[in-house]
Amino acid sequence: MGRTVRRLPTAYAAAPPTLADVAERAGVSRQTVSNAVNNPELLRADTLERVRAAIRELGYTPNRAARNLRTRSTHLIGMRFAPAQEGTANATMDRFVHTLVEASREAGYHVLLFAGEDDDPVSGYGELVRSTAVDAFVVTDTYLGNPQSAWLEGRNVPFVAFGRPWDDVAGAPARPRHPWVDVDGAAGTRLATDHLLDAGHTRVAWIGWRKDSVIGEDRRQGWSGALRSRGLPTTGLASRVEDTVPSGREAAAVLLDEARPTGFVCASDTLAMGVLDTLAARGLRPGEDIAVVGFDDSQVAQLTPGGLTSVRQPLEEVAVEVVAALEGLLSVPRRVRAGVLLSPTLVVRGSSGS
Amino acid sequence: MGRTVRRLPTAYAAAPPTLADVAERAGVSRQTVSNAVNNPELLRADTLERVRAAIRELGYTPNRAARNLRTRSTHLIGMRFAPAQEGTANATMDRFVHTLVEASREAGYHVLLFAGEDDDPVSGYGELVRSTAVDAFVVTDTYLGNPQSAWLEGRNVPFVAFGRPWDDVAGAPARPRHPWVDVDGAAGTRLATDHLLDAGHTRVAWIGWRKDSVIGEDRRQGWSGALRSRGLPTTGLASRVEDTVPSGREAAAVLLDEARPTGFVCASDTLAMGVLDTLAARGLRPGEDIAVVGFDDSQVAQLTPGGLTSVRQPLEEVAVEVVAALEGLLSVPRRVRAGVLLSPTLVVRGSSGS
DNA sequence: TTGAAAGCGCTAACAA
DNA sequence: TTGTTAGCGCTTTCAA
Repeated sequence: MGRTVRRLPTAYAAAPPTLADVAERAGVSRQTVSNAVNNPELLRADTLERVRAAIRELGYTPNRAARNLRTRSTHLIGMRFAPAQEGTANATMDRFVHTLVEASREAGYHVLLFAGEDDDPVSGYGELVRSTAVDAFVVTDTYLGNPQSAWLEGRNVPFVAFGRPWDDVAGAPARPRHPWVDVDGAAGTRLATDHLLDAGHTRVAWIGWRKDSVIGEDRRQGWSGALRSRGLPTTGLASRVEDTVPSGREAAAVLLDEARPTGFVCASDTLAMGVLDTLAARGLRPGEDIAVVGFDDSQVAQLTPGGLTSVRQPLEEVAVEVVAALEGLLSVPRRVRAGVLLSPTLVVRGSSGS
Repeated sequence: MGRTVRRLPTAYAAAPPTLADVAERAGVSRQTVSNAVNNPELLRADTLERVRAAIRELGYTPNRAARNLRTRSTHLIGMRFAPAQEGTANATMDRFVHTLVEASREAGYHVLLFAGEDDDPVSGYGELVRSTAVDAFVVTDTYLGNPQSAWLEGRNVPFVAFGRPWDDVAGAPARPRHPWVDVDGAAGTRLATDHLLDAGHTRVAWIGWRKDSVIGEDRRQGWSGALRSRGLPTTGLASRVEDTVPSGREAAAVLLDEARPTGFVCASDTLAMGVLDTLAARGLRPGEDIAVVGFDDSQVAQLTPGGLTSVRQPLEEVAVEVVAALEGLLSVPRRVRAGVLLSPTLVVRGSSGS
């Protein structure tokens, strides 16, 4: 049956060759071509070579829709993409997503981005699950009581979280959990605090987020732990504010007046930029008179004059681990990896001496 | 035929209900259910209601793979995701991608991200085209002689470019072109330059990219045009360098020494940050002694002390236009939109007076 | 080692 | 207005 050139409905490119086209050309059955692609070891060497030649000549690539339908898997990873906040120094997503896409490709997956309603953290997931549009999800915006995780777990949808299941830490009964990858924020701020203490500082202040932020409290503990393990006081040296530059500015001013710190460790680069503002306003030189450390190693930290010392999250590594966990979840037999906690590093710049 | 609960191969969630399940429950044929979903106006009101009730009760969503296979379209938009350069102030992608995802959703599409080899700008596209994994592409990293556009055009693959087809501007013969959306960089730098001239500056310098950057030359023209239309000289006031902070720093120092400008317009925030460095080193106050304007309205511009005046690209609008063009391309009959050139705005901050 | 048959879930075309 | 038939391109099962 000579194949007429089929066309896509919108009359774009001619329809690509199919298994049947390759089979005809190679003089074998469709099944043999399928095996050549998926189970080449089943074919005799010369048959395989003949089929491969036909595949090459025709430029054949298996049709995804057909394959997806048959195998019930799409090799697509879903990820809800929330925008970075304007006015904060967080370009986390860009770095993470790129490596995620890269690592996914190596594992044979693509990344499907979707949006959701702002007010409903679970919106968007349901439709993708029911329409079997993706094989699994990456959940990035985890926070206390994170509803996505519970929702997905309840429906037995495979996913990996970037972020610990915080709701579990307080001694909840052990139950089968999803794999997760996270960065040890406390270790990061501890690194930052130790860096200052090693340089001779003894009064190091903390500017962090409001108490309802679990991540913020985690980071705060790195700071307080570092001070306490050297027998240094923390009283009066901590401030909890909104994650904005003005908040950081004001917190720094108050702390400077009331607690006379010689160094600041901040929960974000945004807050640290506020501290730098206050220092400038008072004629204090960052890194010389007062040391400042931020968190996230954002572009702002890299480009601000003199440079801002900052804690850098190993986002590339996180993405690689996420994909590794995903591969485990989706392989048969299924391998559920335990949680992975990665350590950040400290990038030292002018704001803390050097 | 009572339906046994099928399971996915990896033994995750039970397989979702199908058209047949809904049909059985509603007491109609599968085709009628399909029509209820895709052509509801064909059904009698009471039948429609009955089918819809069954759909609701079962939580039915059409299976994508099956639909894709049948309709030969995936409702997926492919986009190659390149990472932002570290050390430059460009967080363009984040803003653009978010709105792209959002607008795509409203149009009934999802965004599929893929990676490519660094050295081959066309890698990644081919496989997606041949496997009919996406309906169209968004091409973002356009530049002179951009090979993706030519490649895709040659294969009749629908796509929309973020970026003008620069190779065409020099009077190439008219031929069927792809839709594109771009931001008028020259208009942006003109805005910036006029802003300084209106404030009384007469010697405004330019720090831009090397001559082989078409985008850089476009932006440069905005500056030179603004000066020329007021009869002001440009000679000796322009510098073309790498897009790094140190380059901006050095260029500013040289220009300050040799041309005595009172204002700087830069092709990027990165370069502008370099200018600010030089001003600080010389005890010159940005916005008071010397005015500085950057380009991109990056986080750095927003957060740097005092603030950096910057040209802001309407990336959200770009994304919306891109999706509109895509909708046109993919609709039947096909509507090919002309190119769309959007105007940037100027965000005035402390570095230019305020 | 290769081939034939069946069917994944859906929609286009047509018939009733 | 609704139902029947066919088939999109692939892989799984089973037979040769």
